[in-house]
Amino acid sequence: MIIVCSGITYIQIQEIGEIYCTFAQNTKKEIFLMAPFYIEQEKFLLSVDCIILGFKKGKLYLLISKRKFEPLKNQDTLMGGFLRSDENLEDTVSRVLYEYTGIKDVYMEQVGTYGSIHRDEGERVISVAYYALINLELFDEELCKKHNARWEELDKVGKLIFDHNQMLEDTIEILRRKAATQPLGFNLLPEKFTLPQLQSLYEAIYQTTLDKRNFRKRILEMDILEKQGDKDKSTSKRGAFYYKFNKEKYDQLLQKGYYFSL
Amino acid sequence: MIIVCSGITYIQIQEIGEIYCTFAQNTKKEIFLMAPFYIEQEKFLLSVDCIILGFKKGKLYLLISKRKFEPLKNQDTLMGGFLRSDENLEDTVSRVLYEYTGIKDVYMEQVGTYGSIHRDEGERVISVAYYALINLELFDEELCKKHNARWEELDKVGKLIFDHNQMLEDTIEILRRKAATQPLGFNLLPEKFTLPQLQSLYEAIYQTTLDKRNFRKRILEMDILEKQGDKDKSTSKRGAFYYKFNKEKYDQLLQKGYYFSL
DNA sequence: GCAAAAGTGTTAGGTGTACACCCATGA
DNA sequence: TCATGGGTGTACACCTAACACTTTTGC
Repeated sequence: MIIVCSGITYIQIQEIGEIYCTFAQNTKKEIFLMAPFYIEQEKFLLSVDCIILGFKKGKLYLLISKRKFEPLKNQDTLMGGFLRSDENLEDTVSRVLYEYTGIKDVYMEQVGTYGSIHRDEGERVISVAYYALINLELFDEELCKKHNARWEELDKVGKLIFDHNQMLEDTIEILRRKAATQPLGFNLLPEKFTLPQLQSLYEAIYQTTLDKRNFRKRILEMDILEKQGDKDKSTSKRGAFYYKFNKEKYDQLLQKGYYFSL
Repeated sequence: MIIVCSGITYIQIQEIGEIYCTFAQNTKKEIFLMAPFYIEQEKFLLSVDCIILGFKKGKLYLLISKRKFEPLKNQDTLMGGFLRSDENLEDTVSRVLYEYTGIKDVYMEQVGTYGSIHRDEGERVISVAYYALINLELFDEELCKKHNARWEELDKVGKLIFDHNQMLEDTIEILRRKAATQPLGFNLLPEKFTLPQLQSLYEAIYQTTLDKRNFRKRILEMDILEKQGDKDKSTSKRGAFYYKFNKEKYDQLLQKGYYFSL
């Protein structure tokens, strides 16, 4: 009998003895053997965990859900999913993001890979963390109920499972460093936004207050915002002008070697 | 007949049909079933690739070896190894580093994880890249011959296999960003080094020339270097004073909230 | 008319950068 | 004594950060 088994070559179980599986790969209906060196290596479960951030009312929010299976069922967790063999890492992230937010084409960035032996209390799992920045206007609230998920204020996030708190911490550090030199904040805002909104976003990211005049001066002289004709009157009687981020202009300036910083 | 197979639950091969393997884990001679959710997930080969950097004679060098197995046998490659189930990611890196350099306790940092479906032409392998900074005085030259390895000048590195050139690029970017705010350059130098040496290291990292007076002023007023009584006379008749990096002092200052930048 | 948020310029102090000459020593 | 790399101080330009008042408009 021929046993074809994708994955690890053998597992040693003393009571039963050793069982060897020859690794084979099925491509276009031909079966050929793997290069010998690969065969002898162990394989691992690989997951992605997503730090999904949104921004509203001057505050950053993290999407948290209740874990659906053991171990640690019903505890707070980041959104995650297992890598599949037909997916790039980013594909898995996109799949998870779409499942939990209903949004495609989300801005995402790798945070790092967490592989401590016992990080997952159930089984050895190596996890690649990605953070994603969400425009909450596009977010599908229905999915929250479906997945038992919620938006938690960033500085009120409690204990998450495994090393998810560490992932979150690392994300914030990367986000701060990155936001200082690249205009990634725009991913957290609607297409049209006001300068007070933008300022409060940066204040949320850096946990500080900024001087209105200095902020406006700096951001406007970068010349990557387009002032719109209409105003947002929801927060004041006078109303604040809408702006749009001009990505083309930004890319042009980058190519010319401009260096942005806030 | 019971088939116990660690890894993927089934592989679909049309000519043969579907074969299912139940996942089992052997711990302390007890065999118990995994949490059901994990069972259904695929497993992957996981490797680490090491970008090993050294510094001598004013230039940065990358350790490169010839790949020992197919595919792409004998082509230039970074040092790498497969993750084992009893290792954390850093353990694997340490093992690889020790194997190729003979040094333990090396400064290392994760670069990122590379998981494109076809990045490895042999088989699906997800690779976590780490860079390591080596004090070349401790390096064991014998190991070069044994592994068919060599130190290649950083800006003369040619085509490496797979996405290793990308990993190298990403490393340099991280190194530059990091070196500007943290004293990691010291890992590339002997315990005792001179200021001209230190300056030429930073010049190598940033591919630029620095003003001697400005550099010395900045680095000395950080107050993390200890001037030694003796001099290095190998590069000039007058000789340059040796300095040592004072890590304790650096950590103290960090705790007080000091922010370093070059 | 008043409350509440939007919008607007100037200045002082500090930081980064450019720059040129003397020193110590071995050959 | 001279060639070679090591070591030192200052002046100016620029950028950052601090600061207060006017405008608009719905109620």
